[in-house]
Amino acid sequence: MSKVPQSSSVTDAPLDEGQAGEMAHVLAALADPVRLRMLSFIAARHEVCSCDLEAPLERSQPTVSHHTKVLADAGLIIGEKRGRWTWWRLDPDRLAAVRRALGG
Amino acid sequence: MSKVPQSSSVTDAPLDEGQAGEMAHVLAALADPVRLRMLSFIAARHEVCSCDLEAPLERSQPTVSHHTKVLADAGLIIGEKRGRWTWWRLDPDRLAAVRRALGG
DNA sequence: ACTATAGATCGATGATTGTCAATCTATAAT
DNA sequence: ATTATAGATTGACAATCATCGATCTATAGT
Repeated sequence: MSKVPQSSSVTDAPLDEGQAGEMAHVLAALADPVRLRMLSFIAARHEVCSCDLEAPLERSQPTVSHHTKVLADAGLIIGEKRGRWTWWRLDPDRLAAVRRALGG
Repeated sequence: MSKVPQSSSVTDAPLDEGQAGEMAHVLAALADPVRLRMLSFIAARHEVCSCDLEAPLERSQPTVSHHTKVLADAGLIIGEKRGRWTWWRLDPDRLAAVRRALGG
């Protein structure tokens, strides 16, 4: 039998530092109210450009850009540049993976 | 029909600031490698006292106490004092609620 | 009473983080 | 070419946080 990379869950077994570090990284991206709302806005429609996020989030353009970067680095959203705009969409698989990592 | 308090998920609909704040609070408790390992240790056995966490986590007693408090304040673990020891156990419902809040 | 132990709390410190103004880059429109 | 716009980057600042030594509280054992 070949070894399959086993993504571990918190309730499964004691986590080692590597697993805990990776999980903490994604969870940290989620652990901010502005980013959670941002994520929910992006999930609501199928694509959202950065410029449409400033008003509902009541944050400046650099702050919005900062938060999209954090979510994208965590793999939770995917950005595509088209013309002057960057369009963001959710990566549902990534969110599902986080859910799984939280046991269940 | 009576209104049932609807705990919202990120992928459901745009979150308001209140919902996002609550979710961020619990997620922040999870977004730390030491606390994630702590949680996995507690989940592994059914009850763990604080003193048994210092060695595997390689952290001082005050640091361990700090982290147990953060997890307890977030409702993820429940502590019970018996004699000189505080025994910690997982609250599985709370963790399930977080999973649900992450869409699903 | 005295000693030892579990753990909470306080205070300090270094690191990380959310925020914005200013600037820079790139694309589109005239 | 010039102008306007989307958004990334930089730098600065205040706030939050993880960590630990020292101290305090409470319980158990002798």
